[in-house]
Order: sequence, then C-alpha cells, then structure tokens
Amino acid sequence: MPEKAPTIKEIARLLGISPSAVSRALHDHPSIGAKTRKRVQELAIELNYIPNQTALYFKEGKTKTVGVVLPYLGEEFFSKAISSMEDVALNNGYTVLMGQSRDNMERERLVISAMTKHRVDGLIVSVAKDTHDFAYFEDLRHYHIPLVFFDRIPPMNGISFVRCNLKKGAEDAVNLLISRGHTRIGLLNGPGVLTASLERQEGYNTALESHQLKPDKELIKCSSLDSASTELAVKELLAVKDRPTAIIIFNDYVALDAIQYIKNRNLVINKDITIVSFANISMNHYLNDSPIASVEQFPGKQGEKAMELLFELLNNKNRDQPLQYIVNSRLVLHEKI
Amino acid sequence: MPEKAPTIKEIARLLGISPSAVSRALHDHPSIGAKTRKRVQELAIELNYIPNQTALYFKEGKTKTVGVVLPYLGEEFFSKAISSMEDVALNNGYTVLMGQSRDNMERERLVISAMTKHRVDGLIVSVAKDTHDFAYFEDLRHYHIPLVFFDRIPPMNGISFVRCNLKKGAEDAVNLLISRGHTRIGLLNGPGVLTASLERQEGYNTALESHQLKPDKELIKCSSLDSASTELAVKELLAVKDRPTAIIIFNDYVALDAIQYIKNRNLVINKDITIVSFANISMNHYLNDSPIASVEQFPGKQGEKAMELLFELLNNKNRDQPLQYIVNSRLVLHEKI
DNA sequence: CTGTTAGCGCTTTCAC
DNA sequence: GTGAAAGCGCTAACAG
Repeated sequence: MPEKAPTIKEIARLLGISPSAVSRALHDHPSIGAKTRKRVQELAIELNYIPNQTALYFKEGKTKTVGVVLPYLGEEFFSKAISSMEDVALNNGYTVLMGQSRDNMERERLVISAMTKHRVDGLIVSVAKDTHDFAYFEDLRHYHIPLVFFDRIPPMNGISFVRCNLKKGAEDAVNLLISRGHTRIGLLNGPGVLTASLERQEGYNTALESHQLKPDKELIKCSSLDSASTELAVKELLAVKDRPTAIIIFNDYVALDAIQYIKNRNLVINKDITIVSFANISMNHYLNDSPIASVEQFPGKQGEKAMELLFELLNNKNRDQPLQYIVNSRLVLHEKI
Repeated sequence: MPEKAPTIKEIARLLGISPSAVSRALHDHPSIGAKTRKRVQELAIELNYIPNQTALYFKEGKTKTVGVVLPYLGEEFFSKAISSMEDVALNNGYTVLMGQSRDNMERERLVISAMTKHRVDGLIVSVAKDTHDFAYFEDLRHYHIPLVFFDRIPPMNGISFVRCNLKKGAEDAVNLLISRGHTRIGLLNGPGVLTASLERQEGYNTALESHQLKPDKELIKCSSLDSASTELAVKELLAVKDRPTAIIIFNDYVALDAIQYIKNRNLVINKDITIVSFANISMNHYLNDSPIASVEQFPGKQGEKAMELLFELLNNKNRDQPLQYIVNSRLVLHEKI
C-alpha cells in the first residue's frame, strides 16, 4: 500500500521520468516513446491512478459538476426529478452537487453560495416557497454560472426554465368532467400565492367558458394544503346549494384528505362526487377510492429537460440567450374497467 | 458588470495592492492596515466575492464535499435517507455529491470513480444489488477516502457501516402475531441473496423457536419482488394444507401486490389472512386493506447516523478504526381503532 | 522523443 | 504593514 495518493508526480518519481512525460503517456500523446507509454500506463493501473478534477479545473476552467437545489428531496415529485437529472448529468460526464432549501430563503441562499464556492459549472433551482428576494440569482452572473429554473419559476426576466403546463391539465380535467355530463364542477385549489394555483384557476375558467358555462365563485375554494384546511374547504363546497357533482382537487395528497372527509359524510366517491386531481402519484393504483383521473406532471421528464437545457447553455457561446421549455401535462384516467 | 469572476487577484488589481494583502484583509489578519482592510472588505462585498473552494483544496487538502451513492433516489427509503444526510453535511459546512448506481455494478464503479476524481473527503455507499466484486471499495484507501456503508452492507472486514436491525423487527412481527393467537405464520421473503432477507429469516426462526413453535419450510416462500413472482409465492402459501392465518411480508410494496392477490381469492385481509410487513410507508394510512403492522426502518435516522459516522472518521486521527451503528427497527401498529 | 517551466486561486513564509 | 515567492496537480508551450 503506497503512502501517498497516486499523482502524476508520484508516477514520474517512481519511474524516474518527468511529470509531463507521464501526462503525455496517459493521454496517448503522439510524441512519447512506446516503451515509456506502456510503463506509465501499467503503473497507473496498478496504483489505481485517477486524475484530480480539482487540479484539472485550473486548466480547463470546468469543475464538471452541476448544482441542483430543490425544496425537499423527500417529496416524490422532486426525488424523481433529481433522479433523472443525475442520469443526464452522468451521461455528459458530470456529477451532481445537491442541496435542499427546505422552502427557506436563507437556506436556499446558503446552499447556492456553497455551490458557487465549489464553482459548479451550472445550476438548476426550484425556488423556495418563501423566497422574495432574487438578488442572489443575479449574483451568479458574476461567476458565469448558467442557471435553469425548474418547476417553481421566480418572476424574473430573461431566465431559462422548465415547467409544466398546468393550465392545460386543468382544462383537460374540466373537459373530461363535462363530457361525463357534469355541469356543477368545484375547484378545490391550493394557496392563491402559488403560480401553480393560478394556472389551475385559469385552465378551469377557460374550459368552462369554452362550454358556455359560467364559473361560479361559490364553487372555488382554497386549501392551505393541511388536512384541517382541506376539510373546511370541502365542507363549504358540499354546503353550496345545488352542490357540485364533481370536484377538481389541487393534487392527490390533498385529494386523500378530501376523499376521507367526503366518505365520512356518507357520500359515494365518483358516484355522488366525482374527483379529478393532479400529480398522478403511484399510490392511486392501490386505493379503493381514488380520483377517476389525475394530471401527470412528469417530474422525470421535466428534470431531464432541465438538465438538457443546462448543458445547452454550457455549450453555447451565447449564454445570455435564455432557453425555456414547457412540458405538457397529461390527464391520466384511473378507472378500473 | 465586471467581466472577470471575482478573485483575490482581481480585487488586488482594482485596489492596486498585492493579492497577499487582500487575503490577509479578508481573514482579519492582525498585520494589515485598518484602511486597507476596510477597502478590501467593502470591495469584496460589492463584487460578491466568494472564495474558490477548488483553489482552497490545494492548501487545506479538503474539497469539503462528501459523496453519497445509492441505488435509486426515486425510492422513498433512499430519498428520505439522502435528505437527512444532506442536512448533517450542511451543518458541517459540507456539500453532497450524489450518484445513483441503479443497482448496477458497472454504474456504481463509474460513479465512485467520478467521486474519487472529484476527491470527495468521504463517501457513503449503499451497495448495488448485483455488486459481487468489491475491489473498488478497497481502492478508495489509496486516496484516503473514508467510507461508510449504508443499509446494504457488503461482506467485507473492518468496514464502517450503519444499518437497521431487521432481525429484531422480524421477531417483533412474529411475537405480535403469536400474541394474537396465530400459530401458522407464513413468511413471504425477498431474494435469498439479500442480507435483508436473511435477517428476516433469522428473526422469524428465533421468535418461533422461543415460543416452542417449529418453523415449517412450507410456510416460507421467496419473491423476486415483482408482482408476478409475489403472486406465485402467495399462491403457494395459500395452497399449503393447514394454511397460514398470517403472513409476514418482505416489505409494504410487496404487500400491496400480495394483498391484491389475496383479495382476488375472496379472502378477507386481516381476518382470514393477517398481514404484517416492513418499511412502514406513509401510503398505508390511506389504504383500506393494509398490514396491521409494519416495521419502521427509519431511513432518515439511519442517513443521519451514517453521515455523523463519516464525520467522525474524517475528524479522527485513526481512520482505520471502523465505526458501526445499528438502528433499531420498530414495529408500528396500523389498526384503525 | 523528453525535460523544463509557467500558471490556474489561494495561503503562508520570508523579506523588506 | 506590505510585497514577493513557493507550492498544491495538472497541462501545454517551449527548449533541447
């Protein structure tokens, strides 16, 4: 067992030649003797020589790392996304540095600062819920670190991003329900501050209007996503006179709580009240009472695209030209036939 | 907007002083003039100067990164684990480089090689299912990279690891069922090659024997974890004469398939056949027919411990002294009261 | 064909 | 109180 970590210098010392000769031998440079090359390459394998990327950075100006900052890795949506991102990165010879903001601005700033310290070649960020100051995203330009926003996009100009078209998903949801004869369709939306909520709302309105149905404010309620708040919203929806026969719900997790509550009220799911939701989590397949359809947001696909966009930025001369990509959501039917 | 990324050299140039003076000013070194210090620090803030960790590596011999290699980030168990790992790393001023092996040895080797290339200060690995050659773990010693194995431990000597005590969990499961009057208890285990399967088996045997019950080979079947294989195993268990009244299942995912099959056979879950399982996934709360109990393996706690052990190794003089920690599993009851 | 050298960003020892 | 210089691992331009 050698005491020192294998370096070009160490190989050179052991072989009694110069470091540059070793470097050339390892890269099959033409101007190197066959014997020397062989000796070097064999010793390199024996010592398990792996070049030091940290040192290469000075030469190439690249760390061959990209940073990914997400709110929570424990959430299925984000873990699937980062999983695909890593695949794309690996295929491009890159390694992923990852950080969780836990939806906290200070932590997000801290993590991005760490990424900058490590001089990542690029960055993908899904902005924390409570981030209201976007200055540290601008600061990345000083270090020429290209940035792609993912799923949660801040209100900034000239940025690159990948997100999902939720408006379309909401429209599909409404259209499905109308085609099944529903005219009183409720919307159990998320917090009004989220773009995700606004998009659902827009799609909901658009689809209703395209069928000459007037959106009824009474049929739209918001949940702050916890059980109590969801139950209250459902309670209000059920109390509306001429109550809805179908409800479009913010996502499958909220739907779980809503469905539980509706069942407790002795109403039959998808008979008395038909449910359509968002996220299309795998759990739905195993539930007895689950939404008849859920809008798939393709976290894997989105993650893949985000990383691909980042590499486009990395390879482009003109990095200031923002790239944007919108993944179409798709309504997935879950009815057991 | 400055053209060049902020460096100490750049600050020195702009201020007309030497780089070393800037370095001292930034570190509040005593031998620096108050005026110079102030000028430097102000300009550093203005330029958003962030030191280059890559350059610091040469001085400190540390990259301030740790590598984490897991089979799949899309799996709840692993995403929860890496989530906690990152928290601990962040608290120690470290950033996590992550890689997925996708349960493939070649990819695992590749990812670990990338980590080595980046000269991570330490590594946590959950070994891929099909890894049979462990040489590349030994190679890490050349680079003095301490290694902690997580959850999936290879058959090597003198290694550091964190894992969960599944034998205890299996014992608890059997004991619960016996206390409920069951004597014919089946075991639907995973592939025999996995340590995880062996541990369940051991616990199962131990608990039965401590109640003077003889393990019946017919009551033990293995699934390779896919639906088809699980169904076959359940089918065989149900075909045993004097068939089991309870089954302990490898994990909750396998249990989902098994339960579906049992229901199709018109047997009532937890009445005709009582189910106990492992993993304790959150989905269980929302299912109508779910195991009456599931063994919680605390992925977050385990991940935390693994990272803590790694930092102990990093800070110890004697890194060759392996550290090991076993998290106790806990049987969680799920009955609706 | 091979060795020497400079330089990437930063810290630190040594001069002044 | 400040500058100059060396060195960490590696590559490439240059000299021989």
